[in-house]
Formats: sequence, structure tokens, C-alpha cells
Amino acid sequence: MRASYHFTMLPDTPTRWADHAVARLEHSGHRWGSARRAVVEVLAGQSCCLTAQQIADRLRAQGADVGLASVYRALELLSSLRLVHRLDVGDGTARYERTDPSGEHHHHLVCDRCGAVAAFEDDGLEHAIEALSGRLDFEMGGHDIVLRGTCRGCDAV
Amino acid sequence: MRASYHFTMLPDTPTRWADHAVARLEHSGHRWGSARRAVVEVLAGQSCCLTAQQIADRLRAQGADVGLASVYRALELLSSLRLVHRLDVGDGTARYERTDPSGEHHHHLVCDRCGAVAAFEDDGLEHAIEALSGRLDFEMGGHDIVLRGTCRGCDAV
DNA sequence: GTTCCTGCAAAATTTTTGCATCAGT
DNA sequence: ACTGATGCAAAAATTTTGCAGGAAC
Repeated sequence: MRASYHFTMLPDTPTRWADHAVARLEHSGHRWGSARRAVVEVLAGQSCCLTAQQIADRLRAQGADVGLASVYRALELLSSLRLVHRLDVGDGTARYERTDPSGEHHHHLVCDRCGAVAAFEDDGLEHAIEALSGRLDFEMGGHDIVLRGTCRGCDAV
Repeated sequence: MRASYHFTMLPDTPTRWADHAVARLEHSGHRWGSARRAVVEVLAGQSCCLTAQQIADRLRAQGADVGLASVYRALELLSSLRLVHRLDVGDGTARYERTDPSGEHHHHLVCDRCGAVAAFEDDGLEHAIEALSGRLDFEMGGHDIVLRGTCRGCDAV
């Protein structure tokens, strides 16, 4: 099998996730309304987190006038269906990103000076959490890790 | 050396931290006002995190009428001096806890159902983060880990 | 006595809710 | 058509800021 064939047949993650989201919404008795569709489309095209306001701004820029309240309601629903993950990086505003159906996920670096948020993955960390989960008296459903510090750009100044 | 001797000579963590905080405030040219003193006293007696409102409530219960704004201002200052650590567990309200001068720290378990927050420590996790910090292009200053799931009490229901 | 701190009240921000209208099935 | 979704506006919750009076040094 050639790589190109592989890429042709398997939809990329954004599409796969969006399809998964539609299926899950319909299966759980929810309608495929315009605000939900718009929010799903934005999140599908973005692997890392966005605030509700950023999502609304992108939609407005595209000409889709979706009320901020509807963005919040869509995010709340998607979150309850575990299609999106809500996360706090410490600036007091919630951020949202799609959850990959495969369980693959990343964590975040936050610059204390400029507030930039970047993603990283680390197997060592995942293994440590896996090992830890066995010895806690707690049914673990997920985990969030935020590394705080100074990003390359700010450190240079 | 007997254990009792050890305990007699070394102040316990709350006192040690409070002294450290006073020294640091004075050294950095800040005054030891009533609101700051009150907030430091509450945090000294609490190893895990509290919200600003919880701190104000405890003060009110003790008869110390400290304005919520002053609690926030004290927390902001203590935070900038790295005497307290601000943390978000995902419910949209910030929590604050003292930072041990030794660098010893813990992380948090949050119950999705009842919102309870508990602390845990894990060396494996700390080692994984230590190992990771070397390979990131990022000057790491700290890290927050939140494990989400169902606590013992809620799981039993 | 000067400067910083505090408390109150007002403002700013973020998120949630009520309600009339509209759209999906 | 029925039911649930959307948008707007209002409300709620959290955090920040302005300012006058008071406390620390």
C-alpha cells in the first residue's frame, strides 16, 4: 500500500472528528443545528485550544453570525458528550479543543509573560500517569497538565 | 536525635511559611497590613487550595472583616512574589495555596460529579516532568497537574 | 508626614439563563 | 406540526479598578 493511497482512503483527523461528532450528536437525539455545525467546523480545523470568544470571532469573520451564548451552549453539549475537552490554562478563561476519538491527546505549555499556549506530547508523562492511576483511590477519567514558564520568544528579550 | 526533639526545634510548615512570607514581603518593600496578614494566616493554616471567596468567608467567620477586593489584591501580590500558587481545576474559579519554600508540592484530583478537590503527590510524575523539561524549548518555571474522575464517595452511589 | 494599604462601590469580564422565534426532523 | 435549537438581552458570577479615608513606617 502506497502512502498516497492511505491518505486518500483515510479521512484526516479533522474530518474524522467532525463525522464522529455528527454521528454522536444524532445518536444521542440532538439536532444538527446551524450553531452546532459552525462550532464543530471551527474545532475540526483546529487541533489546539480556543476560547469561546475566539471561536465566535472566527465565525463572525467567516460571515456566520452565531451568538456567543450559542457557542457556549454548543461547547457545553459537545463537552458533555466528550467530543470536546474544556481546559483552563490559568488566565481565567476556559479553552476548548476537540478530543481525538483514538484517545490521543496532548498537554500545554503556557508562557507566563506573553500568555502564549503551545501543545506538547510526552509518553513518559503518560506512562507515569498510567502507573499512578492504579494506586489512587479514584476512578480516573482524564488528566490535564499545564507547564508554566517562559517561551523561546520571551526568553530572548 | 529523638523525633520529638526534631519536632520541637523545627517550626511546622504553616509557621515556617508565614515567617517566610512576612520576611519576603518586608524585603520587597511591602507593608504588613491587616488584610495581607489575615490572608497569610488563613493560607498558612491550609495546605491545599482555597478560592478567594472561601478565604473571605473564613475571615468573616473569625470576625476579621476583610473586603473581597483586598483578598484578591493580597493573593495577587503573594502570587507575584511566588509565595502562593494560583491554580484552576476547571470550574472557572481560581484557587490559591501556599507554596512551600522547599519546593515540595502536590497536585490535584477533582471529582467530576461533586467537585471535590483532593491533593496527591507522586515522584514518578515529578521525574517524568523533570526528564521532559530537558527536551522542550521552553524555560520551565512550574507545572500543574489535574486528574479528573470520580471520587470514592460518588463512585459508590 | 508621607506613602502605601484597605474597603467600598462601580466596572469589566466571562459565563449562564429566559424567552420569543426559528429550524430540523 | 412538534420539539428542540438559536439569538438576543438580561442576569449571574468572578475578578479588577477608582477613589477616599486610614494605617504602616
